[in-house]
Amino acid sequence: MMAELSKTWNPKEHEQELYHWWESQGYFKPETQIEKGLADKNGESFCITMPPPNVTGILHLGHAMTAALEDLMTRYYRMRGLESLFLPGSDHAGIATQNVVERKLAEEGISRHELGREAFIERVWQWKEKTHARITDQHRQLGISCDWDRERFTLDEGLSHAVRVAFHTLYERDLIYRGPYMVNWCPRCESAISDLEVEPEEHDSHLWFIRYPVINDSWSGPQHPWGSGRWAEGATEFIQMATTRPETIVGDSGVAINPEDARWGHLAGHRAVLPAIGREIPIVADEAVLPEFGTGAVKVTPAHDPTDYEIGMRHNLPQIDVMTNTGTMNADAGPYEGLERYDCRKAIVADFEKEGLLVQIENYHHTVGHCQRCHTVIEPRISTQWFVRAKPLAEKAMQAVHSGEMRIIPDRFEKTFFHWMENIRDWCISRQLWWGHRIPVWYCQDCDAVWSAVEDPSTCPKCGSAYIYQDEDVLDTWFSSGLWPFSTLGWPDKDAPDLQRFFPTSMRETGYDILFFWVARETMLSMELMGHAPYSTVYLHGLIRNEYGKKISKSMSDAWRYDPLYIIEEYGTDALRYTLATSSTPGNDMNLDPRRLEGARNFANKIWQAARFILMNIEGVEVLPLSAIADARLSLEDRWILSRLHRLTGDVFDLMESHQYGEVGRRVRDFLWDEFCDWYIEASKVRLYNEAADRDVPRAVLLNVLEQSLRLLHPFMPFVTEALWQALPQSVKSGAALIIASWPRQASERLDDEAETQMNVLMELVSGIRNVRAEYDVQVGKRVAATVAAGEYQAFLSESREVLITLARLDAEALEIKFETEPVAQSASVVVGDVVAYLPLAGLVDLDAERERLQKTLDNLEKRIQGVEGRLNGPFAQKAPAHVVEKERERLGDMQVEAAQVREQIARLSN
RNA sequence: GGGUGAGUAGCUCAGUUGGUUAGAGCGCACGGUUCACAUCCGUGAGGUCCAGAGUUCGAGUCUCUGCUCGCCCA
Repeated sequence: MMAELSKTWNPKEHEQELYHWWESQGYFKPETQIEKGLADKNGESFCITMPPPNVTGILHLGHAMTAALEDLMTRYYRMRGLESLFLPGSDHAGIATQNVVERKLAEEGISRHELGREAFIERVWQWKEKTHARITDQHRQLGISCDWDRERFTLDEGLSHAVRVAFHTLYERDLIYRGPYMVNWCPRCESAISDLEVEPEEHDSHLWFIRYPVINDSWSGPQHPWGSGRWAEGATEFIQMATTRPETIVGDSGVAINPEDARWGHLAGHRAVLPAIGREIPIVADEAVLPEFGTGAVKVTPAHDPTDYEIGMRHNLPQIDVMTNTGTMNADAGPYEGLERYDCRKAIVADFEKEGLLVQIENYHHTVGHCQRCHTVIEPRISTQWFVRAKPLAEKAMQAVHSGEMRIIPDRFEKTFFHWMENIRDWCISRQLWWGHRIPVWYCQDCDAVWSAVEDPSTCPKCGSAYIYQDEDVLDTWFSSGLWPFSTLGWPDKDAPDLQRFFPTSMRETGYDILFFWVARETMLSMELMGHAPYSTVYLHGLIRNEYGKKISKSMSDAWRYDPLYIIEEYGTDALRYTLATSSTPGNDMNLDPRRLEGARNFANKIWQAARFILMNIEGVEVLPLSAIADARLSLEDRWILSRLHRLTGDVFDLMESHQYGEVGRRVRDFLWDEFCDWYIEASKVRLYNEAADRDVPRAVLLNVLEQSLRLLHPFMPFVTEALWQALPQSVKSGAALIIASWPRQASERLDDEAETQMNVLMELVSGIRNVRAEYDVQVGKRVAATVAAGEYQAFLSESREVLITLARLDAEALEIKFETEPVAQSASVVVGDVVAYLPLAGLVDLDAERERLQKTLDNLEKRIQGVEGRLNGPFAQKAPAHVVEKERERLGDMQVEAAQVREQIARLSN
């Protein structure tokens, strides 16, 4: 695909091109895997249905996180040879989308009512087309390998049908019912919303202490009109209470006191007169009243407060709704009719004051529910709505987790899940909106029939009348997204091939913030309708904040810095994805730090450079596959890097299987940068630049290690890895693309403890020499002489002589590697275990400084030796497991050998 | 009020059956421009792992208490 690699990795040059190529080759489709024999049609499969983003707006970093992790998993399982499907889609987001379009209309001065239902919906579809295209484009930029041919939208024909079947089934099972209950009403959306869509928020407000006159022998009721200032004239007894919502006074149908309360107990059974309205209301005793709140007596407004609703039910109090759908006072509010609810509050308070019924006002801090979508204060209100009976569904959902059929990661969220399920309340699913799935329920005008149907009926099934009409309301969006894992696969067609093949799906990956909204509902509906959990694993990621831990919101002045597209533009998709995948642990929030993005971008370029180096060094050369090279030809560093690679491969497998993706990303990076680039590539230059050397070997090893590393890194950085893989000679890889290459397996015969031990000695020696050079300010380019007393390592160090020379910048003419040697005068020394390297730095070595340097090393060593000795002489030796004790003994031995060497060096300098 | 997460280097974060020298990146200090890479290379400094108590031969890791910050539920 590519002739020559550019000087640096330039994401923009490759990303979209590669993406289109992958897609055009069908690599995102499970069918392609089967066709190419890369997966077994009857073997294990992997399926993840994308959490459908709202078509309201644009993708943010949370979506990018979701996309990065889901694509990471998909690419991994695809490479592992599981038939893999990543199914994309989007969500109509009823209230949110309708709100956006209504706001647009408002700019033109039109309301949706003026436009009419049909025309309005048409407008929303137009909006949807636009935002959907933008979201899709963003997902493509993120590089996700989902099967676009299987893309779904919650309002699709198929999914709408699924919604109808689901509703009808639950209705027939008596799991859906309709009735007048207390709901959360948003006066701006003019719709009921569910409990979950209410966001509590703290407010500074007031507690108004008011009093109602009580009817007794000396006062039978008001004689003067409300507002005259004489309304309560003559009253001798009052019941005093506190309220946070004076505007609901007009809806009161009782006053309640705690039966134990000494202050008011005598009034139980009496009647008070409701100010403003003049209604006589009973004073009732109810356990629900808290004696310590306010005055111990409370007004009861059954139609506008959940607690009052309960009290009202117990005492048969009338439910008087005093507001309209938009939150203005209705005719039942008497003199306040037509006032907006907060204007009404002011007016009532003023009137109470005038009538001498306002006792006092206290400051009061409390929480008030707000509409999640438009932030309007919620009005609790009795309203006839459709509900899902949640308890029986929750039982099954909990069973799914208890039985192990479904697992939540991190597992602490299982507790949260259970807690919510155990305390679940019925789910209000009807919305007074136009954008959404119309409730599939019909009413007959000629009889009392109410029925649900999957197909639109034309007559009443009970009386045959043609005068029937469908429910005006639509369903909560989450009702349709709750069917997502199976509706997208073809349900309710039980024979749909995708449903057969991929359900139950493998994974639900999403933010923990929608565990209840979505995961819980998916689980409930799936257990009920499918008889299975929708997926076997739920993986929850945390929320993304900025580097200071602040929640990123559109209103932040630098919000643009956290726009995924800006980040992609600035750092590249791979850098963004790598950063998201490696900067946090599951379920924990992430402070996204631009410095990490920078580091990831640099990492992508580092791999690019390494590959460039390798390709430059094999130009025009037929590179042998590693399998064609006899083990005997491998040098120490070859055996070492291969051992490290295969150790990594094994660890990565274990980590991937236990969903520790972040750790995998970091480990692969450490291997590539710190081991492969910093040591192996540098060491390989010895042979590569020597025409007499066996150059086939480093070439083969370099390519082999690079190729396998690219495969390991692909799920994290799909673009740079594919771009480089394409540039590798075909002889070292199999297949046409990295995205469908096979996942690396650990070859245990490559694990080589001896090579790792020896290489560690070599590396420590090199580091030690470099350290001495730096300490003595030896010019970087200057080659220095060295004499090494290598002891048992003489043989291998001699074999690695050239590597040592190159990495430590030694003078080839003046390097001696002996078994043992007399100390070299006027030299600095580097001690690694039993090995000593003498560096006769003519004129540079300051004996005092050298002594000091070595003494520091010795002090440190001795401290550690003392520690280990103390341990070995204590109860540790008896109580700790044998292999741990053995390891400590070995360590002690090693340190003692090294300490002895250092002491000898110090003694030498003191002579 | 109940639940839960976090507190590790100046900053952002890793550290998964408890194993003894606690790591990375960035930043900082010093040195480096021929031969993959300054989006880089080499060397170095920097930590009472929030505090206290406990369990243990051994605690950043387990238990309890407290402190600070955050989130969820009511």
